[in-house]
Amino acid sequence: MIKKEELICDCDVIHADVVETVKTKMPEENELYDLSDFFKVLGDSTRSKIIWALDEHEMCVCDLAALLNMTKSAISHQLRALREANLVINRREGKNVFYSLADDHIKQIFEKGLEHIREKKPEE
Amino acid sequence: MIKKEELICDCDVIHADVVETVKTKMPEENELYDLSDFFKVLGDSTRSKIIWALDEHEMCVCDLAALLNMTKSAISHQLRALREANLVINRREGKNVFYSLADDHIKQIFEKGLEHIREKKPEE
DNA sequence: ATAACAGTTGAGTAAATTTTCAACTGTTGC
DNA sequence: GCAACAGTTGAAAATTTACTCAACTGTTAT
Repeated sequence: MIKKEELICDCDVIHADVVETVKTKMPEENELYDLSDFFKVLGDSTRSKIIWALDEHEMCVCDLAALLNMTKSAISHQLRALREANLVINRREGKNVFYSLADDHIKQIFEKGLEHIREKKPEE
Repeated sequence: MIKKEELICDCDVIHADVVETVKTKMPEENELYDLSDFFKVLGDSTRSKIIWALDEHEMCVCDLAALLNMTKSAISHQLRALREANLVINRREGKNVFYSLADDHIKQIFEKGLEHIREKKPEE
């Protein structure tokens, strides 16, 4: 039950029944947090570009830097974020570190996202 | 062709052929930008929560504020971002403004995202 | 061993983003 | 009309984030 005293929201609870029902059906707080963190990683154009590039071909840091016309350092920082989100994996081969996508369904999510923005564009 | 003089990247282009090929296959710059903007909207836990809530039931601002224990103002600002990204629609009914999801496949993208984080969790 | 270059990292800076605060609009009911 | 409350908005404050810079590690070749 929602106790009014604990609420910081500056209004009355209008549809208490709906609020209660929805509350029980929401995913776990942690899971929602992880999910938005996952989307946050995709929500940067540099990282998006890296993912599209790696979907075409495995690439080393220098190649990515050249492709996106950025410094190795900037790319490396973003690759770290992608690694920590389990979106890319890497392997060293001599002086180079080659990066590739960790799995296939990242691309599926991108495709779904593209569908969405392509559908909605005309209205703007 | 990539001209070395124009590059700001601090390295030699190691695999010029790969870089060239990938470059031609990348989606348009604008589209990639829109796509990452779309994911950026999903990449915030407050907005994620709002979307999950609205997927369960249409809700007014006050109800959302009570559910997430935030101010009407904070919720309203986030709803604006969701509206501008065409993720939610609204209708006024008396003093209340009811929000709901703009279409179904937003949920599909969320489900795919959940799949991803659930698969990868154990390794950490 | 050491020079050369690929890649990583941490600290600092600049820019973007989320929330707060206060003032505002819109609708209902007295 | 006006009081009450839902909702919106703009600006400021607080937080987060991306990139730069400089120093570092790792590998190859001389």
